[in-house]
Amino acid sequence: MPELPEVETSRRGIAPKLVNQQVRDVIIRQPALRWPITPSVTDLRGQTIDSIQRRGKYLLIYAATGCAILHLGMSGHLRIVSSDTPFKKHDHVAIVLASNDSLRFHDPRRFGALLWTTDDPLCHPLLARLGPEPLSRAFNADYLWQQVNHSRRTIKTLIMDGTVVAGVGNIYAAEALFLASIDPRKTAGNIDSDGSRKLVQAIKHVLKQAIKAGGTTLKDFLGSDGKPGYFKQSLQVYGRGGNPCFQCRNTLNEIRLNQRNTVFCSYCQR
DNA sequence: ATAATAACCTGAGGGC
DNA sequence: TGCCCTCAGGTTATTA
Repeated sequence: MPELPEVETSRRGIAPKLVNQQVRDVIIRQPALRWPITPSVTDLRGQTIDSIQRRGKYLLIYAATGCAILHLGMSGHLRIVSSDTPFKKHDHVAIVLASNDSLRFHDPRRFGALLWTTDDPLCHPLLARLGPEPLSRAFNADYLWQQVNHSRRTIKTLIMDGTVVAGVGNIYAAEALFLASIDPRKTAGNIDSDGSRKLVQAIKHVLKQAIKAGGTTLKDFLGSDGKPGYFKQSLQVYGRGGNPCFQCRNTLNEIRLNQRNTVFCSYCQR
């Protein structure tokens, strides 16, 4: 479900309710996520939350003695509710605050994760190898040009590789390639420096616009306030296979690339 | 070393 | 209704 814009939307939604709040309780109802929830995440009890950061699609909840690392997987979302709100099916974790707000981690498919570390979370094995943040200056045309150089993979596969750039998933990879007029099947090594520049620009643009719209709600993504994101209306290709391209009116192609559904316009994207 | 694939789960939707 | 199949916004571990 959530790519970088949805995770950032969640971060912005929960941060005002969590930061500087004391944690009254941590309730783990279902520990069997992508990895077992680290039992010591209950160390948060009694501590004050210092800040909530994002790295790629990971949320980092910092407290004095450690940091909770949270990933929403494919189907996860976070909501802030009053702590007396009944649990729903697949509400796996609750972080209950002194304010009586409760952060609920809901994740039907359980591909998400909640880990606790007392080290620098950025050095955690899951985060240490992540590529640059797509919206940072480190992600620029020169960098991508270096990455595509000599790669035999398709360009879409490459930009979805978190070690190349963090947080670009299936929706925004497709959208960015359309904006950059690049065929997703193109071998990365055949992208020239101009293509790299356009693609970097397109990725930044589409992510920024999606964050502005509160993310993309396809079926079940909701912000922490329970409201959907509105970027779906702006999608140019994702989910539009068989429909006319908004630019040239030709029928959009739909193929499978690396076991992922991929939509593109074979006229506009070369 | 690089790249494809199998795996972790539930739920929705389509075909029969 | 229900059974079986396929597919879904992600990422690691395993295999080739």
